[in-house]
Amino acid sequence: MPKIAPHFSKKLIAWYLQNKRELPWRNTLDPYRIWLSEIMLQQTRVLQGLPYYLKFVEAYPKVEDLANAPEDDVLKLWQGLGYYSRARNLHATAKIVSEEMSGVFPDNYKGLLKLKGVGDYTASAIASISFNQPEAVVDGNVYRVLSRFFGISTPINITAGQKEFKTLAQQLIDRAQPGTFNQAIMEFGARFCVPQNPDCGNCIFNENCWAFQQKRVAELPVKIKAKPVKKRFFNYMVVLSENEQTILQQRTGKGIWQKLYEFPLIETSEEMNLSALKNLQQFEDFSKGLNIEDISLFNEKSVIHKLSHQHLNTRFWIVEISEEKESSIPISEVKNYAVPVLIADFVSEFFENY
DNA sequence: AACTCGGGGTA
DNA sequence: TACCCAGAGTT
Repeated sequence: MPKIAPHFSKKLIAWYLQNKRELPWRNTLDPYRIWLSEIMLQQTRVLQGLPYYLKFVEAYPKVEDLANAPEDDVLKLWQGLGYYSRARNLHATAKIVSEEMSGVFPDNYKGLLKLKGVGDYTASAIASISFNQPEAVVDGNVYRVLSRFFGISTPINITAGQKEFKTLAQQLIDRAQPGTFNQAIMEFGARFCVPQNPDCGNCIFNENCWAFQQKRVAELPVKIKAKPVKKRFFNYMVVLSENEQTILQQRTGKGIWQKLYEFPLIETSEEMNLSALKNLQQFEDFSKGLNIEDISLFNEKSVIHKLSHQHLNTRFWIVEISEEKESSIPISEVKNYAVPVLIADFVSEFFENY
């Protein structure tokens, strides 16, 4: 164990008690609410997740309420938060806890780790915060704080780095107050030891911080570069009948946005104009059975919807038809479906100009 | 071990 | 533009 450990932990917790934000999940030890907050905050900023947490707690105060909700409702409430597998796993886990565990969450790391959507970080967070177990969390904040303070240049996104930082955090944790220690180191990373231009001159740790002393703060933590994003080309076919009915489809299978809804999609390898689009077999399949009167491009400039690993170059085509299909819905009801932000943005713009 | 999964904030 | 965010699951 590093000699500094007791001192580091004590100082860190003192800072936390003076500087922590008041957040709703800090007023409870209820494992359901801790679990809910931790799932929502995975790869998500506190300020982005906060309104979703409040919505979920209000709609589903107990794990049974979440378990009894339709999956579509859960996805709709999750809309806009991203990484939708979290919502699907959240719902599945609520059902298991509610129906197979009598509504009681596992009270230790090993048991929590078996739940869908709960990995090393989340299991440690719940075990420490709700059950006072000495399980150290390692999130992006922890990587940053520890890599700088101890001068560790092992990349954080390879297995060796993850193991090294987990071991170190586990050695540093205050075993008398593990939940407070975990939240303290994360809060310190989020609020003080920030990625860019941290205020090291006023940092409580600067005398003992390796990176500050060596003037290497900007170089840590080390992360292997991600590969460049892919470009994709989406053509959404916005069917519109005379009485404003449209067609939505639910995304199935693998890939982005599983189980969310969208307009019929024709994906191409490049940006398409109308005549090229009409020549595709996919267009043939789409238009079968539709009485198409006219097709027009809604957005002259393609929308570039940016995900972390792909850019979606998107065109919305207004497809006017004379006879609506059985499966159609009023376009005004699209807002009741869980849709990607890309679709939600189109719909609101569509109604502004309508 | 590498890849995939969102959307938004920040410099 | 590039990087990051209270990471996990799949290939």
